[in-house]
Amino acid sequence: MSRVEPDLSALAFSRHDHDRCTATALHQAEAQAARDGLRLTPVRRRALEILLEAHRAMGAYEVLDRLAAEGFGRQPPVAYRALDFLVSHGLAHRIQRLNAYVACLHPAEPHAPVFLICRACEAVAEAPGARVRAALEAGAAAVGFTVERASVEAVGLCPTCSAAG
Amino acid sequence: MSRVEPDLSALAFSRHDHDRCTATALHQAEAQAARDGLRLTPVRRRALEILLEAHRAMGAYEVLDRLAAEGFGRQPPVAYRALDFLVSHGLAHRIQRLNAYVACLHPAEPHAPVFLICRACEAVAEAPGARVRAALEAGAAAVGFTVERASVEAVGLCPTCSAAG
DNA sequence: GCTTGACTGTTACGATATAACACATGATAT
DNA sequence: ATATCATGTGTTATATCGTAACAGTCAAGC
Repeated sequence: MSRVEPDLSALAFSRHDHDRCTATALHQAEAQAARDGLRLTPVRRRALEILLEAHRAMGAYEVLDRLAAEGFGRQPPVAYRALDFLVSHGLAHRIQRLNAYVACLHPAEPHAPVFLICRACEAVAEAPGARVRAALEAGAAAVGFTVERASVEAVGLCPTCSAAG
Repeated sequence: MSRVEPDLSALAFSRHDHDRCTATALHQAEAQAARDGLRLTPVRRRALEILLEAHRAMGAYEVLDRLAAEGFGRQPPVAYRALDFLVSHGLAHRIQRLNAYVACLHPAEPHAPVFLICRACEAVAEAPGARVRAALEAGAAAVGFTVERASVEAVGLCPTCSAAG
């Protein structure tokens, strides 16, 4: 059994080299684009960078403001299209609960995202979801339902905020 | 170990006596209201009935239209407040993915809802979620995260639509 | 009867998202 | 080389979803 789902789960909750994880994710995105013939155009790339730098979930309009400030279009579709592109290619994820988007920190790995959302500091971490998925699919299969996509989102307290009281 | 989570999961996907399951759920809601001192007022009760009769996820504005047609207020807060009441007391659930609400068919049972959403017929079923929750909490605990609330929503094909091709 | 608190209704607005169309650009076919 | 086409970017306009703030109602308890 290969290590398909490395434990990067606590990343958003722990101290780490921000610039480095951003650079790595961007590098992986570029590699994937080159490999799959995706067009990581300026807006799309910049949108991904914005999400990576923020390192948290951002609303579409928030991303749009940043893009507009840098000379890109200032109308909603500009942001929504870039974000949709990123999401549809696994470079970012949509957090349903927050109507927001987060960059994926390990797009190269196949993974079934499970999100842990801290209600205090708003950090969003991606936890290993293989087991949750397995349980979900088993339950669905039992009633004849075929799962195509799933979103698993938990709201609670991250270690830091939990310790802070 | 008592049977805390009976298999009502396939209910929305299978033929059954609609009127009867609606009446049962409504009866349970009333019992709960009486027991806990909740005020199941006319708007709230009617909103619940509307969701029960529809037996699918409905948007707040859709519920509002029905309420307004029956003489209740026609402004958004009317529907949102009734729905918030139902959700906060476990009589209905919010489906994040659809920005919509479904009546809970077994409010009396303690349960951790897992939703199966058919992309073809839009039916929404509540599946047993105990195992999924256990896996989710275990994964979260491993990184020091405390889960308070979670939403698990799967999009796919229900048995009927799956069979239909 | 008066106060109080919960509920319902309103107006007004904010936040999120998409449809539809114009234009640019680069690849492909002629 | 140029016509065609697909893809992407930008726009305007509008749809959809959700909430803040305040006025009126009404029943419970003093």
